[in-house]
Amino acid sequence: MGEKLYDQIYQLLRQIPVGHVTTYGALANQIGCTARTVGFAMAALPKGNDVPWHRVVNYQGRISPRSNGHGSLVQKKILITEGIVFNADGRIDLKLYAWNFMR
DNA sequence: AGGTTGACAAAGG
DNA sequence: GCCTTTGCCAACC
Repeated sequence: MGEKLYDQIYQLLRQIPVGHVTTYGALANQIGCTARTVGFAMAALPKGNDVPWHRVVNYQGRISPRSNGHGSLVQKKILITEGIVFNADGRIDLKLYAWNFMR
């Protein structure tokens, strides 16, 4: 099978329940690739997908600016809807919301 | 086959 | 806390 790298990333993403997030590095570590690759997979994500891409933030707990532009604002809005609280700096506390894949 | 680009991470200033 | 540099790896030209 050669289902690819990207599908593995999407699979893991679907495991994350509402109210939790993960980082690019954590995903990369689980799959065995690098954070850059995960970011690339997000960019390659098609539109009508069932993947909760909005639950992925960078290691600072901050939403990475996309090349697309305003998309990051949309992501923040969705996260707030799901119950995630942002600090004054526009960051979230990973200690509270980070999802642990190894169980 | 080589060089550039990215929704990154880690370390340093 | 902000910005810069370095390392990383896959996709694209």
